[in-house]
Amino acid sequence: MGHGRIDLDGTAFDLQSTLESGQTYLWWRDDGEDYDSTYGGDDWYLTTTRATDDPGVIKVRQRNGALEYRSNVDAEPVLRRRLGLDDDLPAIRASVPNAEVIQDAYDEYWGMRIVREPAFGCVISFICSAQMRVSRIHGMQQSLREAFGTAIEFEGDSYHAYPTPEQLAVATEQQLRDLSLGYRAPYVQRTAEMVADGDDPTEATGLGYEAARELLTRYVGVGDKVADCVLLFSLGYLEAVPLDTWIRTAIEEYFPDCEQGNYTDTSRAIREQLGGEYAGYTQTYLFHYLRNDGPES
DNA sequence: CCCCAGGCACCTC
DNA sequence: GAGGTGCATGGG
Repeated sequence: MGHGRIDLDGTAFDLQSTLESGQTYLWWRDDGEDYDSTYGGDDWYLTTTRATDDPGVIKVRQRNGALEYRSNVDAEPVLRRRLGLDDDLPAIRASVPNAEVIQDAYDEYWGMRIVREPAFGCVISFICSAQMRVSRIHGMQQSLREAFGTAIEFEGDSYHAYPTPEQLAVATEQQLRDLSLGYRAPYVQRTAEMVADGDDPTEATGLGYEAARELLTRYVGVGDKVADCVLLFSLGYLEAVPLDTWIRTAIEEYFPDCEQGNYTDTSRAIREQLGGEYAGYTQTYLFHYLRNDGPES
């Protein structure tokens, strides 16, 4: 409770890369700046939690080799899980292939972790991600908070929790379209309704990887790619490799033999190519590196 | 004006 | 199962 400090003990950790690399849209920066602008270490990242009946607020920043946090809930275990603090990054890197582009990506953003975000918010935000830029996906989640989330006061400031399944299930398609969700509006509404009616996305946990992915695609607006994002960024399936436009371009350019003409077989091939067990880690380093440092930028 | 963005549902065959 | 099409919105 209250405020605290997690000593990183010299282990590699990069809060900005972890939270601004398009893995999660459930945090924001209290300087009001758009993501991708410089992070000096003085600004807090914020998120909300529903670990109890009342929503909580967590503020965290990285300074002087530690994570400082302030919260009205028991934040440390939540941060450890959500920020992947217990992942053995050197062991993970030891499992990846020696391709130059991969090593460059790890060098450039060393310390970035894979997040494990709350499943409902992860599902909804990646439904919103279809054919959409990172900054707008993030903006949509902020709009959903303000329109439908429970207001919270913390340390004299007012915030909105991410909406619950019940709160989004009663939204109308038109209300969601008015928030610029476009054709994703009915997907969000119908999936929220499914979850509110008891269809819990965390039920996939424990299944084999491909069975878990298949199970998640029962939600409206969730295909193979979004399901992989939920497995990787919420449910802890570090082998999941979401095949998005960026990674498909990378497959063409660097691993053309992995293109198999359909999602399942291409997924198996690239997963093997990227080291198997932790392939999703490498995918996320590649995604972040190519998007920020690729030939286009 | 164009093209594109962390795709998906739905329709054919 | 594979292949094509429509879909909202905003930024370059």
